[in-house]
Amino acid sequence: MLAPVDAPVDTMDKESHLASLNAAQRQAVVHGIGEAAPPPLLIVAGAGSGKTNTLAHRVAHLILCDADPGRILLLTFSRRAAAEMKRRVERICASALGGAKAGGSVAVPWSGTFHAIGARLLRQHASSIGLDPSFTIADREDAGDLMNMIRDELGLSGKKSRFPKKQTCLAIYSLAVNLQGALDDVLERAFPWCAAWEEELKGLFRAYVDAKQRQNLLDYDDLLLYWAEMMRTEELAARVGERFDHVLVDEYQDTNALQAGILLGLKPRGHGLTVVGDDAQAIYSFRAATVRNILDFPGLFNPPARVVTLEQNYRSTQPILAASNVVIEQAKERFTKNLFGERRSRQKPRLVSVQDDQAQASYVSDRILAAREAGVPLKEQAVLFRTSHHSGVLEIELARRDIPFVKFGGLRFLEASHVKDLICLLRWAENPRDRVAGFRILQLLPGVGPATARKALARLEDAGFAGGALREFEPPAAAAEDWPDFIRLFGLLRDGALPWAAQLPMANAWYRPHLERLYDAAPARISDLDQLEAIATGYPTRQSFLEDLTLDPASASGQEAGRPSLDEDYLILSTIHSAKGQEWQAVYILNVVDGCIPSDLATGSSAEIEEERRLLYVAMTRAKDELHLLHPQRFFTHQQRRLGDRHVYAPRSRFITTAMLDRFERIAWSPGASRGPHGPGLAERPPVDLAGRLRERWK
DNA sequence: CTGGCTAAACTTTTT
DNA sequence: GTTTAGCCAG
Repeated sequence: MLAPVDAPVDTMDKESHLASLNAAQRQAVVHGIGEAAPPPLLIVAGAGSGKTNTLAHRVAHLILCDADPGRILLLTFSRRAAAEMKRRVERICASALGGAKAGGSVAVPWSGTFHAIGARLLRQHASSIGLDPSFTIADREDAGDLMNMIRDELGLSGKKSRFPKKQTCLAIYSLAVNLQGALDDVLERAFPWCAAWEEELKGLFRAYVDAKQRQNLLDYDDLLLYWAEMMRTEELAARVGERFDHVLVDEYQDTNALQAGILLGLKPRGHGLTVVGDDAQAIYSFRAATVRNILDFPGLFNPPARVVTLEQNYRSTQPILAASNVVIEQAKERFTKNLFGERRSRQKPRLVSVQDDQAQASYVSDRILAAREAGVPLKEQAVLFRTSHHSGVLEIELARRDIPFVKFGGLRFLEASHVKDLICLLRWAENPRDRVAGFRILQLLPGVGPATARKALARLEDAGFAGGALREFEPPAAAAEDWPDFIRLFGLLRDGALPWAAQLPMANAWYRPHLERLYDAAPARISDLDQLEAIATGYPTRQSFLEDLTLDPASASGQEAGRPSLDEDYLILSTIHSAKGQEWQAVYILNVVDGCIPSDLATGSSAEIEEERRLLYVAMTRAKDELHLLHPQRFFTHQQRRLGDRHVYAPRSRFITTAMLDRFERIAWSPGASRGPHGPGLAERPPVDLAGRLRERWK
């Protein structure tokens, strides 16, 4: 039995779907069924141990045992994970019911990320908590812009030139909120160089919170914060808690104190609560996630939570598992046991030493094509890296060889400024109090700068946000020509006369000349906007479109290789963070080099280094059959112009120690060499790569 | 007040 | 390679 996880279930028997599970999985699935007041459940699930499958089975089993799907709350880490879970639950239920219930497709309506569910609950309960239900949601960039506006207004920007920048201010604020900690602690811990500004920051944050509330605007953190506050009110907590019989949380190791508080508010006694996670895969402490959540979970309740541990790995071959295990064994603190698996293979993971970036790209491209020839589709192959820009050279190489790919992580579609412009236009129409959106839109008009924009916004506010207020505003002469057109468009978007389906095309038409004036590379940007239009057709209302786009931004950004259509085969490029929970037949990890993994920005404290180690572990355990760790011996830095571009010699990542090398097949590879990666490897020095050097001269 | 310019600083991971 | 603060002419 290689993968009982995927065994088809095909009978009418209600229990038959359990047959495909191992003992521990089954225990987790059936826990508490039929008990009057079962204790909460913690599933500690190692990488590849069938965690998603187990959780899906549990949900399906609950439903098959007559739980009301509408009263199940399923909190996942990403929308992608939610969709996957939903698909599996449907499949398990459908096959268990043997199609007896005609068309009885089972849906779990309350499933999504903490943030998305938070937004939904807040809208529903808005009136009881003094919130206007038409609030709009600011993404990180908007929040930064707002922070910046306030920083200007408080006169903090002009002062001494060292005041923290907007994204830093926001990061400090966000960490303080999510840690539920005092500002001075947060500063001391994570931003020591800003400690001198504590008082100013406090004032800034006070004004920031105030501004958000006046503008009917929530940022990401607010979605959790308001929800958590709501749960602190006994009556509201009871009301929200009562509507769910079961609350299940995936990836619990990556939740923070605020989220733990929400859960406890929903289910103070823990009845109906299930959390799943793996402390060895905790990689989100920069978002204030704390592994304490999962470790302390059992003891929060009386009687304590039942703990089920899943240790059998169904994903990776034995040698891949062995190598991953030695990496995580070096961790300072560990709480789960080693994974074991039964998938035999003689192929060790490969540790490939190459000259540089370019050789790395060549090697990976070669191997990808070879694997595809051998029958592994591109979709079953993934290239993983620590930071988004690490894949730059590879992306060029892939485009050159016509290998289609989709990239996850890094700059998102939504963050491209032209996309942002249109989104803000819609958001401003949705919520005229949203100054960040208005401030941005007004400045698109020629002749309108910050000062005019401020004046116009003030006028709008004075008029109580009435529709006609902007029409009466007299813009400076330079803007006079473009003003009426804008007013007409904004009026149409605002007053509801224009159906949603017509809004984006019209906004697009208005925006087009401004785009061409403001940005170069207009054609590529226009195609992005066309795509935005296509995405919008899938949504019934403007509000749902805006909310979805903000909370689950389309991850792939338009690159020169183009966006392959969905039925095509394409390679996956992903940051390691975005690869969480995924698996592929072949995995290539780029830049397994000190300075990249661990990132040299994250070597301050031992806790940070430990997290980087877990990151490498997460990356390695994504692989089913084939794993390649790439080690370029030197790479370019172009960090400071003062020093100019230069080569840096890159040592192998400290997480792959010399003692571990026997777990890997070591290969030295260079593009020109006749000896392929299957050749008699272990050459200590690769042949001199003249061609590469010549190319490099002109980089 | 806007918008074009220069000089300088910064550059993780994501909801 | 990008963003931001600061300067200056119109």
